[in-house]
Amino acid sequence: MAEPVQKRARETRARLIAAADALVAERGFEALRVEEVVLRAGVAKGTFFSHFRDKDALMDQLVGARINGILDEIEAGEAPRDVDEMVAALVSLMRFMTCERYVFDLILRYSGAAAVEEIGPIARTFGRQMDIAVGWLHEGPFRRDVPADLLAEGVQAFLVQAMALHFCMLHSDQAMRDRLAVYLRAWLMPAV
Amino acid sequence: MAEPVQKRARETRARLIAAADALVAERGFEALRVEEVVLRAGVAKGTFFSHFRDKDALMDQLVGARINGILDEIEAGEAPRDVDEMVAALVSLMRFMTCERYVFDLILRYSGAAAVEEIGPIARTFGRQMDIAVGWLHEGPFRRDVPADLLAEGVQAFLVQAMALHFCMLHSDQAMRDRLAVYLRAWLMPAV
DNA sequence: CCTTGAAAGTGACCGTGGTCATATTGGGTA
DNA sequence: TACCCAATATGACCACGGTCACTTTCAAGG
Repeated sequence: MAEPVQKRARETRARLIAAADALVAERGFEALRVEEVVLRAGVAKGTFFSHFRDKDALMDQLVGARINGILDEIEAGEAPRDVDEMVAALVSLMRFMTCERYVFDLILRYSGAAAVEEIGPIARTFGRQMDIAVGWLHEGPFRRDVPADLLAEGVQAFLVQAMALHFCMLHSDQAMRDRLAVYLRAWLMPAV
Repeated sequence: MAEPVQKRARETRARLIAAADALVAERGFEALRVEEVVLRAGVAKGTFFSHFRDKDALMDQLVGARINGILDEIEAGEAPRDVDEMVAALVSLMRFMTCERYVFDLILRYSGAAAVEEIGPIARTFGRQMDIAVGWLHEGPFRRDVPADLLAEGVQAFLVQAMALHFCMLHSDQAMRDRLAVYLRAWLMPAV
């Protein structure tokens, strides 16, 4: 489960991930079957489970890697200077996280150290999100009556809320964007 | 699936729910097995699935009923006049929703019309929550620069956030309470 | 009553995730 | 080179949710 020691095992693990990646590209996350992964990777089913605790653990890797890619891009851009820019910066993240209902549920389930004892890739991306947001909040023209990391937690909460609602009603990207903008304006720039 | 028409079917459905309730009382939600439910109810497996779309649909009923019971009590109490009272009013709700990781995940999955086309019991309880919160926010000494229903959505978002974090770290009821209090103070009474 | 069609119920069967006793392989040691 | 044991791999097997072609029961109309 922990990074294997022998070369053979590292290669097997890499083959499993490559096979899974290809299958996801073809048919999406939800349709992924362990049986197909091992078939394509050319290993037995038991081997899969000596590399990953369960199917979700593989998903954690795959999805975590994608989110990290998106966060890389977000970090490469410059810090948003108002709510609209912040929303714009977060759109790509929201889009991926809501690409499939299955993916969104998985992310929620793994966003905390929650279900797993050792913190996984997805949970780590939530830590990264926090750090990035804290940086933004220090620089920009946002409320200061409350610590930046509390504000960042709120941004995360509203991000989740906006995505969750996205699945309920008629969902367009624009609607999700607008909803997040309303939330963040009220959260980050109260005008009491 | 919709309320059955013949008496026999209504009784069967009631027996299934009663059996499930008993099993949940004995061993919790996560440990519930469809096979055991039908065994105890004295019906065949197929019968279960002609009464409930799937196992989760039954869970939706059971959990929704519990939440409604809690909301009844909350509504019976009087409206909180500050953040601390509001948190206190919400504690019982949070406690049930976090009684099992499985339950929390289920609730998140069903909190929107999300996975199901017709809106279910759990989703309806979220509507009720909103209504109750809006009532509170109109009466109490909370910020007015933003509509009450937006504030209520925020309360819900922070409620979820507090519960989610509850599963990550060392979780005591007190910690969850305190976290929610911090969120709601910043959300409902900004001092810019 | 009897007939008849729809509602309700049945259980053998299937798909898929996950386990485990056993076999194979790799690299360190004598 | 021969030996050994830990790491790795195997696949038959199990658990459990869910399906479906078929049977049984109900009640309305003749």
